[in-house]
Amino acid sequence: MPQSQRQIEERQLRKERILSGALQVFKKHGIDGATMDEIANESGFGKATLYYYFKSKEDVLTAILLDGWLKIWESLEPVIAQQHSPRKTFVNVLIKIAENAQKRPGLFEFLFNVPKVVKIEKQPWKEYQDRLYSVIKGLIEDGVKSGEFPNINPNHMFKALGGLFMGLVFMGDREEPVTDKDVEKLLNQLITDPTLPTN
Amino acid sequence: MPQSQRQIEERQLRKERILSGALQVFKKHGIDGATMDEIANESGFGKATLYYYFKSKEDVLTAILLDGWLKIWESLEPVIAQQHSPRKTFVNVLIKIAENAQKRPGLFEFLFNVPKVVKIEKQPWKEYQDRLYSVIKGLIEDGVKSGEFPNINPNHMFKALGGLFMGLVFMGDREEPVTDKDVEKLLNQLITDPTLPTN
DNA sequence: CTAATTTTCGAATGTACATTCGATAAAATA
DNA sequence: TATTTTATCGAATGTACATTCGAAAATTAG
Repeated sequence: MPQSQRQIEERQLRKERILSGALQVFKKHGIDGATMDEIANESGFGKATLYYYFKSKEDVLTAILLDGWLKIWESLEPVIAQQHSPRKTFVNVLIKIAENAQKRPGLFEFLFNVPKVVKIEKQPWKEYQDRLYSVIKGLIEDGVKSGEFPNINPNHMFKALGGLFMGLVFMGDREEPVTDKDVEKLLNQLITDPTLPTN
Repeated sequence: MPQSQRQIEERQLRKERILSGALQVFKKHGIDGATMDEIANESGFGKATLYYYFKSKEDVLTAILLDGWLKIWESLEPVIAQQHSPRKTFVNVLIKIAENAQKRPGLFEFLFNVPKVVKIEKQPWKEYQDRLYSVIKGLIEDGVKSGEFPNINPNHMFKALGGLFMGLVFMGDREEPVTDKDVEKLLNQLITDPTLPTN
C-alpha cells in the first residue's frame, strides 16, 4: 500500500520505455502493421508485460499521442500568454513547435501525420490538437484583421503553412534548431508582409 | 476461345463495379480496415467472385491507384506538351488536376492521400505519381529561374502549394469547376508575382 | 439440345495477430 | 525470515479476416 516514490518513478520509466519502443515500431510498420510482439522485443519486455502496463494496443497508441500533444501544448501556453502582435506571437509559436520537434525527433512527425490515419472518436489527445489548431487559426485571423498579414483566406493560409512548415522542420537534414530568422523567412516567402515595401 | 467483344467489355464493367465499391469501403474504413466481405457487399458480388477478377485485396487497391494515376497523367500530357511559359503551364496543370478531381469526386482525394499510408515498393502507379511530381517541380524551378516566380526554394513552394491546392479542390463544398481565375488567385496569394507591382 | 466455358458464391481453411492465463520470480514489507 | 505485493513472461485462447474449395448456375458454342 505505501507505494514508494521510487517505485512509482520506475514504473513510469518502464512505461516510457514501452512507449518509446512502440513509437519506433509504429513508425516502421504503420499503426496497423505494428505487432505487440515486435513492440515487446523493441522495448525489451515480454509480450504479456505490455499488458501489465497498458490495457491494449490502442491504449499504447493513445498514450503516445496524448503525451506528445500535451507536451506541445504545455510548452506553447506561455508563448501564447505573452501579449505580442499576432505576427510576432505566430512566429514564436512556430519556433516553439520546431524546438519541440528537434528535441524528440520522430515523435512529432508521427504526431502530425497520425490524424490522417486514425478514425475513432473521442480521442483524448484531440482536445490538445484542436486547441493548437484553433490558436493558430485565430492568430492568422487576427493578423489578417489587423493588417499584419495580407488578406488571404485564413483556411488557405493555414493549409499552405502546414505543408511549408512541416517541410522545414521535418524534412531538413539539419541539426541546428530552427531560428526566428528561419521562420520569418518562411513567412516572408509565403506572404509578403504588406506593411513592408517589396524589394 | 472466341471471347466476344461484348464479353470482354462486360467483364471490364464488372471489374470497375468492384473497384468502385472497393473505393467506397477503403475511404470509409481505411485500407487496413476494409474487408473483402464489405467490398463484396458494396459492389454486389459474392466474396469469392472478387477473387475471380482480382488476385488479392492488394491487387484491388493497386488497380484503383494505377487506374487513377494513369488517367490523371493522360489528361495532363497534352497540357504539358503545349509550349507556354512555366507560370501559364503551371496554372493549366493545376486546373486540369482540379477538373479531374471534380469529375470523379472521392477518387482523387484518396489518390493524393494514400501514399502516406502505403509502404510497399515497386507500386506500378508510383511511376505516374513521380512523373507528375517532377513535372510540377520542374515547372516551379523554371519559373523561379525565368523570374516568373519569386526566388523561393522550389521544394518549399511545392509543399505549400500541395496543402493549399488540396484545400481548394477537396475541401470546398463548391460544385462549380475550379477556374483559371481561382488558380491565379491562389497563386497570387501564395507568391506575389515579382513582375507586378504590389498594390 | 448437349457440351464446354464462364461466372457466381457460401462454406471451409489457414493464419496472423491481440489478448488472457497461470505460473514464477523478484522486491518490498513487517 | 515469512508473507504480501509487484513484475515478468511464454504458452494457450479466441477472433477476425484473407484466401481457397467445390459445387452449381448461367451463358455461350457446336
